Amino acid sequence: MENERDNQAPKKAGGRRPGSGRKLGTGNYLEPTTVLRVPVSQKLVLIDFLEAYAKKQRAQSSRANLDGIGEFEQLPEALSKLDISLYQSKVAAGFPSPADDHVEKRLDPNEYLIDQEESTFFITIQGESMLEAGLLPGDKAVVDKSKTAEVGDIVLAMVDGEFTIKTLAKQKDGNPKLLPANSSGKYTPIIITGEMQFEIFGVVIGSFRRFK
Amino acid sequence: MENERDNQAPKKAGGRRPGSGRKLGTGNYLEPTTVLRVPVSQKLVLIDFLEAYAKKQRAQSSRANLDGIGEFEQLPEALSKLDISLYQSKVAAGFPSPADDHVEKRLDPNEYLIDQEESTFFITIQGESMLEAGLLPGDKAVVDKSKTAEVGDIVLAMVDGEFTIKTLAKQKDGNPKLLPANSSGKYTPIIITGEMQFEIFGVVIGSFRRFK
DNA sequence: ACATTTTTTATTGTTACAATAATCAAATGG
DNA sequence: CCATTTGATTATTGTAACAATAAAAAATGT
Repeated sequence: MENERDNQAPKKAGGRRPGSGRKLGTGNYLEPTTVLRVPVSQKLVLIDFLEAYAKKQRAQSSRANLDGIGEFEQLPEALSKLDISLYQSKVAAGFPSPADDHVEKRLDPNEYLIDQEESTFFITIQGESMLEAGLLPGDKAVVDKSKTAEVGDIVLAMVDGEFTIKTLAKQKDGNPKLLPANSSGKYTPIIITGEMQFEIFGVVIGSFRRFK
Repeated sequence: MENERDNQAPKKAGGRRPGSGRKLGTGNYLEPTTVLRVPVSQKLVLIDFLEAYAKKQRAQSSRANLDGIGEFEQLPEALSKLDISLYQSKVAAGFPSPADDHVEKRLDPNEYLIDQEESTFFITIQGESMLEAGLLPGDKAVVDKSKTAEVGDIVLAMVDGEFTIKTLAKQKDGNPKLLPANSSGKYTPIIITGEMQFEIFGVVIGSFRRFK
């Protein structure tokens, strides 16, 4: 091994490599790390937060490196399946980033709100008649035409040519009535009689809104 | 070493003490800990969180004030696309039949509710403190961590280790306060003082729920 | 009986380490 | 001469280990 020059050149690459080696700031966070002692119950919470933080850092840096470069990224599939991980935490123990027990479910608002896409549509709430059911003006009500309405359901009904959203109830005589959810007295129940045109168009199975 | 009785008693206290020693769960968090590697820039943030967590654990009994928070739900990956008819006519007053030539928009709840996936997660509302803002128990609040909170926004904040959802307001002295949206008097504003640990984690930009 | 000392064990911040990953230089091969 | 492979080198990263401290109970002293 000592006389490396007596015969043919070595078959293997060798020698010093000054200046080589992994570069600083090439880790997950693009910055140095340190260790921290944490309660075990919060470890996964914190890991989740750190993952989100790392993702954000990397996204920012890649955006910064983007200038001048054309994109060549390719979207996987046009209509991708919704796959939102949902981390459930029990109580208020948690972090900005979720995941307490790391009991992991997947929640997709679309899936959560919609059972059958083909029979579902949305309606923007206008009045305050269902205020106490949590339907405020501007809310989008999710209406499913395929659902069978039962007493107590919030339904989209047409009464004498007018659409309304109310809670379905029954009169003593068996005819339906439509109840507002507003105790102010400004809205009165709609009593359906035989002469009235009445049709239930669908059941309000959910709602959503934007605050900001 | 077995015959501890053979000669004179030792001058110093000695001998085995079975059952002695510090008890388990007597640390800051009342639970075991582990080490975690974190980016240095987040160390103080995490320490702040851990202090609040420890404080909360130690004061385990007192406040059941965490009304407003249920579980965290996060949505990391790709969101599904959806296009469903939105009838934006008025519901309470004369609504065109869905079979009509209705004005119709295509609306995707996911797109409507979420601006930035990577900074958004969901929380299940628990108390009734935000009832009059239309947030009922069981509703999913859409929280965006990347939004800057302004006075009047509904925010997810941590106060002394407890998460809460309230409306952000300001005191005369400039310090923040958190207002419930419930006039019943059961919920009182949270006045933030200098000694309190306070952090805003995100802005509630929307909500959604299922009725059925 | 009460206070003090001793022993024991958990906590806790930090350091150390080993396995991995990233990166460049040299070697190799066409 | 250029592209690819190999090897060396250094950062990253999860975990183990350590030492100093804290807490709790037994043993001892007064």
